[in-house]
Amino acid sequence: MCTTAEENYLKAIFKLSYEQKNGVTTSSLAEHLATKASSVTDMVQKLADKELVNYIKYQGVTLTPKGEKIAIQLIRKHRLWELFLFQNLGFKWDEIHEIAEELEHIKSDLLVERLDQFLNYPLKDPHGDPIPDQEGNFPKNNSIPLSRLNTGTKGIVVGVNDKSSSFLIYLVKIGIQLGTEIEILEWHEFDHSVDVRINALTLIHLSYQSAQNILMSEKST
Amino acid sequence: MCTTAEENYLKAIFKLSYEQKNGVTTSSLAEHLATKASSVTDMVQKLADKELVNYIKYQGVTLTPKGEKIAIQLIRKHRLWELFLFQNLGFKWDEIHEIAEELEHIKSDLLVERLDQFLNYPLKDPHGDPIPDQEGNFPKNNSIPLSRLNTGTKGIVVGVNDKSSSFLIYLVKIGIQLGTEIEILEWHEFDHSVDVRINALTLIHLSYQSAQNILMSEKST
DNA sequence: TAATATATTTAGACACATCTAAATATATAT
DNA sequence: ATATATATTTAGATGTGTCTAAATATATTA
Repeated sequence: MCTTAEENYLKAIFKLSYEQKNGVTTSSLAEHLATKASSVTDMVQKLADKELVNYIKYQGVTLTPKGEKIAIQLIRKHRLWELFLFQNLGFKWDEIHEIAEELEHIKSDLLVERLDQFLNYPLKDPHGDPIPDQEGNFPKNNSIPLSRLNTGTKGIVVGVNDKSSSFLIYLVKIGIQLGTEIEILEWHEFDHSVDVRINALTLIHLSYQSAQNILMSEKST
Repeated sequence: MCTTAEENYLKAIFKLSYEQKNGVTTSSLAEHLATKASSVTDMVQKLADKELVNYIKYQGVTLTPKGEKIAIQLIRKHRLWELFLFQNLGFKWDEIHEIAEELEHIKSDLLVERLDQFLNYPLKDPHGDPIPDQEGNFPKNNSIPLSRLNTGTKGIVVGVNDKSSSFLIYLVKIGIQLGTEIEILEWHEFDHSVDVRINALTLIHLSYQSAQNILMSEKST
């Protein structure tokens, strides 16, 4: 059984594994978890003792199958709770992450399965992220960032990469949510920004950074 | 803000206050929390520093208004989550307490209010216990223990005093749940046990201890 | 009331998770 | 390749919540 702190480390290692393919560094973990490198070293050694991570001094960590399983279950719980908060309790897009960070640590396998059933075995959370099943398999995610759509194409917003409140609040403010239709009007060479039409109506201008963080359905017209 | 351990102490003090009117003793708290008297002394001193309890050495503790408010909010959260688990996720009577013990520590006032709304502002939890409102007021509880019903009267089961799994499992086994109708047939002088009829059908025999722990609606016929 | 039993508190220790500061290893630049 | 900069680890300390053992206070009994 893991403590909340241990679980948070496993989740962080899982997430950073995608950005830094060959082993997650101590300093990147420290930054991600808003803690000090020395604390990370301590914890990582403890996780290695428990055989949840592979750790070689000065060379970073990777998850063992055992550690990865726990990390994926945490992501599953997090995303199921997020959906519950959004769909059933009427929370806003930018309010759900923080509460789900706490709820994901509740220890009951039965609870997760019942919640999954209650939500009707959803495939995606309110940010468009795939929800792994009981065995830890992720449903295929066929979305692409808006920044890779060509001029003239249309698509539906199915998720975001950046889940920070500030970005989500910005999106809501300019009228973009899950399900919003966006048409690419014109790319600007000099800063890769783009003009788009929202829901066949409003014209707005998006920075390249925004465009990279908005995920669109692949089957665009 | 309180830690989980501190919250559990406040809740325990609140509960024991009803049994021991003039101050909760160190040893009773230690027993209730399955810990040692010395640990209780430590924690109680810390809670006194935070002005959540009144504490006089060797004389026990009482809650301050501030401490009581937190305790009641915890009970509110616990009972709302129990109802959610029972009603919406299909958990059994005896499975909900343990999970709610974890859920009650999730820190979000908005979450509690949204859950309350989602459950349609319920007055009682699945054990028949009253759910305090946002201000901490308990709805009136007009139930009495089965042990105080007279021969010939009928009543509806509206709750239990003992919420242990073993008792709840026993009740389900003999056919008693929330809403069950029970008719008092005959009291036995020598051990205060009682013969009853369940749902106008099954005859069973209840010990005095069981009778004390089953709560009935007052308006019996 | 004095002697004994019980309850409570204090003192000192430990595991957890964190920190700062110092030591050591790896990476980079001249 | 050597010097310097950066990353990482170790050592030692802190706060939380717990424990055991010893000291002290309260309650009970003769």
